[in-house]
Amino acid sequence: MPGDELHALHQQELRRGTIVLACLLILKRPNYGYALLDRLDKHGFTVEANTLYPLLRRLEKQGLLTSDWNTDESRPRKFYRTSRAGTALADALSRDWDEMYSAFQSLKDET
Amino acid sequence: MPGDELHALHQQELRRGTIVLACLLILKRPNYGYALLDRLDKHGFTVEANTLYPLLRRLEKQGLLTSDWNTDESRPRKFYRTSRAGTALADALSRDWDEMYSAFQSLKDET
DNA sequence: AACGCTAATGTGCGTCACACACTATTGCAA
DNA sequence: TTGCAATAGTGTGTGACGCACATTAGCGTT
Repeated sequence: MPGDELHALHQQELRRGTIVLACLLILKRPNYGYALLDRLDKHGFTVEANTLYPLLRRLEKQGLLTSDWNTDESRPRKFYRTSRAGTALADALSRDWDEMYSAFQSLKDET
Repeated sequence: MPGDELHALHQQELRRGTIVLACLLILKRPNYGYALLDRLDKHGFTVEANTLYPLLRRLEKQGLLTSDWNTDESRPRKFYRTSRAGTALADALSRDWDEMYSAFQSLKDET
């Protein structure tokens, strides 16, 4: 397997789970899927649409997001918002992330 | 699903891939699996043995690690060491990690 | 000498997130 | 009125990880 493919593979594994946390953080302000794609991309979390939509439905099923169809405007859009449980989880995961960050620091310092 | 289970689930996803990077960094100095478990644990990367061993063999098959059986001492141990390709990948993944870190910073600053 | 404990490595199965390829509908602009 | 972009969804495969289990060998205790 060429080196670039290998990197892509492991990079994907490394980013795993971060999209969930990013969504929970961003969706403290309600937004709909397609616009969320842009927001994520702007912050460096590039995701495919076909990855994001199932993810949003998963999070809703887990009670971390709530959703409402906005039918006021011409084009109907499904707005998601981080629930209270979602906010709690986002806080917990942020702490976990920070711990991993220190863990890597302690590894690099050890060279 | 209770909140604790949910947290455990997402936490696992978030940590995914970090073990690989941690191993590549630690194994710049050769070491064997069982001792590596300790080193990882001390740095905050707690892993099950039955997770680590297949991982090491995967990384070896991908050419990121090399291995030698040490039969000098009474108990035979398989020593792993990060290869040149492994070092290169570790550097690349470290950069990826730092980018994700900044990405999260820019998210939190935006509240 | 028999027993059990720990060191040390390994395997098989299930689960879950994510990528990839695809479908479906609707509003707006050329 | 044709066509593109916005918006949402599905189905299938793959790969990492956890869990439970298996295996061998040296060490200490009784």
